[in-house]
Amino acid sequence: MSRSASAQIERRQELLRAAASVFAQRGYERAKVAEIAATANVATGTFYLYFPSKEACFLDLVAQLYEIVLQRVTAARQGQADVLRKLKASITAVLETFEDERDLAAVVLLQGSGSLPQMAERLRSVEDNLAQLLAQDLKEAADTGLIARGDASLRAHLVIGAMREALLYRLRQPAQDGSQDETVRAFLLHALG
Amino acid sequence: MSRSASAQIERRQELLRAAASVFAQRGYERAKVAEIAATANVATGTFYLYFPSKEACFLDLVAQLYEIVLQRVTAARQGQADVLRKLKASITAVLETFEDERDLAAVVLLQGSGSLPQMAERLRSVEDNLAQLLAQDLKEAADTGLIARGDASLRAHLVIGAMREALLYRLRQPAQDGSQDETVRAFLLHALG
Amino acid sequence: MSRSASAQIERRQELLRAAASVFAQRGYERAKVAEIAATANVATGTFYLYFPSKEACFLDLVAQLYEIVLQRVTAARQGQADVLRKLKASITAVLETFEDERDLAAVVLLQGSGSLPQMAERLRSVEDNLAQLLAQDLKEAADTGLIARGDASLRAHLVIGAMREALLYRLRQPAQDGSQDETVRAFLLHALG
Amino acid sequence: MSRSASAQIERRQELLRAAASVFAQRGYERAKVAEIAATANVATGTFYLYFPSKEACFLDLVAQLYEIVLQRVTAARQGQADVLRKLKASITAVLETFEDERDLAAVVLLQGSGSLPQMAERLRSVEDNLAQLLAQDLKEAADTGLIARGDASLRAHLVIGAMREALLYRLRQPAQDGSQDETVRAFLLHALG
DNA sequence: TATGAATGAGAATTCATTCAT
DNA sequence: AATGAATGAATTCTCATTCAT
Repeated sequence: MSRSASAQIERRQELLRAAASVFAQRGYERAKVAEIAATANVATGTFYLYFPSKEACFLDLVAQLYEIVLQRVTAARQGQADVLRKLKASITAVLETFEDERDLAAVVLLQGSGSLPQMAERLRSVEDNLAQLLAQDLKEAADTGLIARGDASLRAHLVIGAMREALLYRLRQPAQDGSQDETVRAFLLHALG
Repeated sequence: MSRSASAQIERRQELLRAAASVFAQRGYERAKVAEIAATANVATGTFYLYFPSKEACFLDLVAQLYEIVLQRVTAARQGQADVLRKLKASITAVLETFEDERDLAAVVLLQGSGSLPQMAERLRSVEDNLAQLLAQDLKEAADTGLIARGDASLRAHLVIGAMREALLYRLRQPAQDGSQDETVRAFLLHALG
Repeated sequence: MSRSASAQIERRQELLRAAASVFAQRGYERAKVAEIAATANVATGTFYLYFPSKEACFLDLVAQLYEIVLQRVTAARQGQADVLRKLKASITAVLETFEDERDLAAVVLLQGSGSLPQMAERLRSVEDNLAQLLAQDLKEAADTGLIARGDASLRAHLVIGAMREALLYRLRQPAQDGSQDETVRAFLLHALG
Repeated sequence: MSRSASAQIERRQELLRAAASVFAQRGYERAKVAEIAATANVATGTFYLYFPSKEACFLDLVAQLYEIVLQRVTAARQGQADVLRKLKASITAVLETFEDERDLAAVVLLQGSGSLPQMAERLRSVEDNLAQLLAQDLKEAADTGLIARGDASLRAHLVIGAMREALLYRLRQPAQDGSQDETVRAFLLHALG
């Protein structure tokens, strides 16, 4: 008799959680499938009922973060009156999302590009998506004279890079209040002139 | 008669070059010692005449970049009249150094923290060194009222993060003129208020 | 469902048997794990499910012989009325045990001290244990005037050495009846005066 | 210009001494040619000017001990009036020779049979030679009624085994006076009845 | 002759993946 | 669906031996 579909999904999530934790700690190559399975309290073979390979699981993890981030950024922008507020909201949403998803964030920020070529590609696409969103804002803001003119795409990436570093800076220090966010936001908004 | 000491050193450099190239392309774990050796046109065993292990070779590479960067930054700051110029000079020096050492940069920026725990540590120490240098400048500049006040260490890291991203942004695009540097410098100096 | 525990144990024994055979034929260093595994009809990796290393397996083998010998010697001495009979029983037990465990004996007698430093140590401790047992008998027998006086420990070792040689002498000749045992026993008992 | 022949021979001896020392300490497999060469204060390649291979060097070592032992035993027997004295003289000669050639003895006694198949063969032949010498004495002595009758060859080997053990017993203890020799001789002569 | 850097075959060990139960 | 023992390809590192100098 088959388990209910929801039980299936739950176990998959459990494995993803376990994978995020193990990948975050050990890095992609040094993470063993057996350990992920053990962390999820299932047998090694069970892992392969839910993922075709270790690599696919890893890639799924990023896809997950991808969705969460874009979704939360999009939601945060809804109902923001002007571009500047949208920009601020976007930045805050990214910072908060990574704060909420520490393991996932560690995987993406630390292992990120170094692991698999495909991973690097996918990460880049997440970043590019985000960058495009920001770039549009920047362009619009620049057009309105709100911020200085300049290569929008590059500047969007610089914003992301600074955020990335802010997140890593935090990751290194055990859980923390968000008191630094203000500094980061100020830094970034100034940066854009 | 033994080969001259300089020939020895030359071969070591050759191997380091090869290693940088292979590590940059494949990442630490997927880089095979055999491939590094082949790239340097020597037999596998020869690699071990110059490095005790693959890991040591990798770590050496970072140490090398570390030295180059700090040395060039230090040199660039010499003879700069005021803090702001020192800040600018530092930023430019970092950007240029990484531009000149593409493979090394790729290893450090891409594989970086994800590879070995020791590597992560070492990288962090390079970054922290650089950050401290910057943080001092920021503090001084803030004291003089040249830039806005704020958490100097965090802001130094944000600067580094943005630079890092700028470098990655570049790394993705085949060799390029330095025309973006101005954008980056402007971004960063504005960011600091 | 996992294989029964007994099947596990059985396979371990199988591997130990294979290891004894291969070590006996080739010696520790020239014995390849792949060959041991093949001899046991399993894949190379399987070996490592049962032993952490080739060395550990080798050491296990000696521990095994150690237990068997001491156990059989102890059992043989039970119920022997006087010291002389105990002495005789001990000697016979050792000779028989090695006869029954030819491969194990070959490993211990031939590779013995030459293989691993740890192995040499362990072997020595087995020998010393045995020697102490004999030495006590010798002392007692000497005190009772049954045998000549003299350095008990050294003489115990001489007994062992002679037995060892007897075993090797036999090992060189394909399986044999125990007709030589009488000669050996006589030799040893005379030797002690 | 070629060195004098005697210089050649001297260097060969130097290498053999070094080899004996290294083999004695490390065992055949773990002894590195480079270390032997270094111990003899020559370059690695030089080793191969004097020996075709590591194995050949090892085998030479045994041949050397072989010659020394047989020569000294033969010499010691010269001028001994009767069989019993010859027997005693032989035993003493063996014990003394090994005492004088500690490294060589360690190689032969410890690594002995376990190292190379050829080594085992050669060792056996040394032992057999010695055993034959002893066996003849034993036979003669038995015929004369001086000692008990019995399988001469086996008993000769038992004598050798006991001597072997005596030597090992000694080897384990840092240099020692020959005070134990008396015990050993007494043991052996008694053993033969 | 002597040197010692270079070679490359060889072996132990790991671990993603499979599959019989 | 779940299990976990078994598999064997893959990779690092070692070291006897060679050979250009």
